[in-house]
Amino acid sequence: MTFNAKQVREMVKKIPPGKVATYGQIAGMLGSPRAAQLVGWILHSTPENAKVPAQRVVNRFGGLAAGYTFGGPMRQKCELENEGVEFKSSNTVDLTKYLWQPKRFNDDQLS
DNA sequence: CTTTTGACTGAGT
DNA sequence: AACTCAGCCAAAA
Repeated sequence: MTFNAKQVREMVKKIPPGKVATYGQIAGMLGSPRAAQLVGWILHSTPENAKVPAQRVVNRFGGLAAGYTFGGPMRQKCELENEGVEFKSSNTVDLTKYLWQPKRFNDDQLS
């Protein structure tokens, strides 16, 4: 099964407030652990209309992606802080505390 | 239609 | 420890 952009969007929307997920994690739960690039690419191509909290999706270092959305990474940092995510320096979050860790990836997670 | 690229990650050198 | 290589798949050129 290949994952569609829609599937990625659905997944990202399921990330609880105050938590963050990594691209590899999302890619893995969608069936392709090496397709992290896709997740990033799809989120990039995802319109803001989709209401996808892309700010909760970070790279494996816990940092926001390079260009991010309109307004710059600073805006996303602010959004996450508003959700309760504590940032460290340089737009990075503490993954040991804020990484989204669903107990299991099943239909309840995959819609 | 083919080719390139891209908000990444893991393994190899 | 740092750098390089390969791979995953979708959208844009």
